[in-house]
Amino acid sequence: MSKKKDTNTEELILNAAKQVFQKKGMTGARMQEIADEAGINKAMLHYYYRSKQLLFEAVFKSAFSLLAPQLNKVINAKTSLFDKIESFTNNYISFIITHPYLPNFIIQELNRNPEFAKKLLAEKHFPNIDNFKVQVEEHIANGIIRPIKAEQLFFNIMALNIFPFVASPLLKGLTNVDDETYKKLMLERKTEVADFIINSIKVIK
Amino acid sequence: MSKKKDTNTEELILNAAKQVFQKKGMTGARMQEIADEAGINKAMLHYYYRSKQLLFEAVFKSAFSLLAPQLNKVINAKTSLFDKIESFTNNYISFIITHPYLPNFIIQELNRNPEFAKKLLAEKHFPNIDNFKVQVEEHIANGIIRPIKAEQLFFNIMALNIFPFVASPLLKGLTNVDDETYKKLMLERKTEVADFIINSIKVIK
DNA sequence: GTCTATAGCCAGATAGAC
DNA sequence: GTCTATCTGGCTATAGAC
Repeated sequence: MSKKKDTNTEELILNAAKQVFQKKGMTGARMQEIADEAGINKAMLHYYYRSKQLLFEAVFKSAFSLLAPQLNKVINAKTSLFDKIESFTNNYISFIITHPYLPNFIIQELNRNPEFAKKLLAEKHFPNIDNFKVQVEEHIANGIIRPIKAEQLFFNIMALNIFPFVASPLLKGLTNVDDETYKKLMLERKTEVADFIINSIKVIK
Repeated sequence: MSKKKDTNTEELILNAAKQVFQKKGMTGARMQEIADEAGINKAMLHYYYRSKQLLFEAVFKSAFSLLAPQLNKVINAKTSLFDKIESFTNNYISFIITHPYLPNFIIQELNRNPEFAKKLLAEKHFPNIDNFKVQVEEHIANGIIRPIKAEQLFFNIMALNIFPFVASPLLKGLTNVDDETYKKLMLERKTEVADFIINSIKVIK
């Protein structure tokens, strides 16, 4: 059989587009730069994806469907609350280290077009946090954790995990640490963040 | 004496530019839109600020010097650690509600140009976190808080305060809350966040 | 399917009248 | 200082050869 090309052109373009869009954003990206990154001609981008807008949407959806299952782990896993927090924190930080531009890209583009955000999050029939909410309330009722609104706890989990990757230039500057040290601190957060959260909410028997 | 114009043209332009740049970013903003927002002609922008780049820098520096003293409060206040966390959280969230686009703008543009970030944070002789570090270490030595790296605690404080404003479209979508409810949740965070942090680090006597 | 060449448009910047 | 008109370059998109 013929050796299947491991990168057909369409995929080649999409990967190049990811690189450029995620670094520069929709408005900052240039079709020429994507073509150069892919090592092909600019006309091909339009041949395969029709327009910059459609290529961007393909990239965004691809990025989002990579992130979604990660976030889903917090919301709808069947495990206990503490396990969930620990495994999410550990997994998510590993994940993000291999996709450093991703969370900032998603957040930025959702801010640029909040209507798009609403549409996307609705059509993806994204898991709502009802299950998580029930679980939190049970833990409170059983005296396992102190009273806290599920939404606030959810925001806190997201914030502690995601923010240091989104705001790395700011945090590096403020704490005056170099890239190498910063990376080490991020690795430490795999356990640090879960400890921080659990220490905050756990009731001492 | 003559009634001083409460808005001279230069200032008028700067304010319009803030609006547009903070919403659209450097690459998304259009000089025409800034002119329209200011109610004047496009040529005036160049007359006063020479180029889009220079106008942008004026806006960025203005925004940053508004944010800087806020952040400074965490780092170099003379108060006790717990007071510092409580007052920062309360003040910062009030501040950000009146400048909703500001943190995202700063973070986005620092990501777009990390070299600029380094330069800015250096030249502003920004307070380093040494004082904060000493304070945290003293609290640990005195058994007031559990062991934690000052950098990690600092990241956590920043994350919990800033992230929900930067990622509001995402968090609104995931938790399925409307704008009104979200705003209420943000107001609650004025005390919620400080409690969350202090609960996590405080040693129970 | 892939390329080169170019159309067509739009945005930043400037010239020059007032 | 403020305006209108215009230049210039760059970017998306397409036409058309191969």
